[in-house]
Amino acid sequence: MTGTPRIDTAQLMELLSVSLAAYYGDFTVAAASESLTASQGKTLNVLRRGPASMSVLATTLTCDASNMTGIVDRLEKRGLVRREPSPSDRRVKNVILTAEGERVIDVIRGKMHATLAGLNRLSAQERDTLYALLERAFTAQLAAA
Amino acid sequence: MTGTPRIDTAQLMELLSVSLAAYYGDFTVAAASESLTASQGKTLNVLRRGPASMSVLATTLTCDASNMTGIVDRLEKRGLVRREPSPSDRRVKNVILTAEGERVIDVIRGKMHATLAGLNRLSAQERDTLYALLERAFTAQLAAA
DNA sequence: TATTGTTATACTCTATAACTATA
DNA sequence: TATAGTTATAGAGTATAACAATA
Repeated sequence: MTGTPRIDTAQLMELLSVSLAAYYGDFTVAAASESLTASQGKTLNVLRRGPASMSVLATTLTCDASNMTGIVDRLEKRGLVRREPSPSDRRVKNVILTAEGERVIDVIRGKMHATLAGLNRLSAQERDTLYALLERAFTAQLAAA
Repeated sequence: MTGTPRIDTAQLMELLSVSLAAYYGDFTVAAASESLTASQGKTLNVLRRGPASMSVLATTLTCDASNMTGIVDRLEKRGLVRREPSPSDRRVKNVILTAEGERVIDVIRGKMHATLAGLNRLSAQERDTLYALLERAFTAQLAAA
């Protein structure tokens, strides 16, 4: 097996940026169809994995903590999340997805037609391979832990 | 080779969102180090591939055409891009990267340390495989053309 | 003293609608 | 008539700095 041309890191990063743009565009359109901004949608998507404090949310979304106040305010006003003071540290507020928030983010994910179609273009074995490679490349924390 | 567990589309999409968030965060921090917003950086990155009209830029960045005016205005004011009327259609304005703009986007890409380190964690053959899989999954246009 | 979250502020991003110039 | 780009406007995202409550 020597049929594949050698791809350097720059080329791969370039394709990564194109893939990200496609994924992000798909997500943005899907979120807009539920009257959510991309940042609001991303916040719900992070909270699918479980509750998170304001500062953890800010770190995950790569934005300043002060931004999260407004984003979570709007999501809370629509009943998609709720704030809950942490029992162990009264400074901390944990943000939790409501049942309605869970429903909405599942709808959005289901509307990512282009991405879903793209992934289904791969065989089951290819999806396994892609999963393993992404995990190796993008989750350095696991290696360090 | 049956050692890899079967990954379903939802799991893969989940890891994809984590991976792309990592890439996007890396890019956002690198762009900020050059005093550029993520949108301004993305615009420069698209223009690396060659000139593009305002409407093509808007489509690529998944935003309304009216947004591009302000983004390109600010980039032009900093001398990173310039507008040039299309010879074939006088309504169209092509946006072109200046030498300084090319320098800045190259600096930003070089500062994406986490992403570069992650990709270099893979072997050359693994990078080829990742490239091929991403291309299949995210560039449906090629298959349609 | 340091940290979590909020508020105030200024700038940028974003979509919608209305407009001009060109096709 | 339709399309490319701009302008005006209002709401949302963003970082910085200053603040209150808690650790």
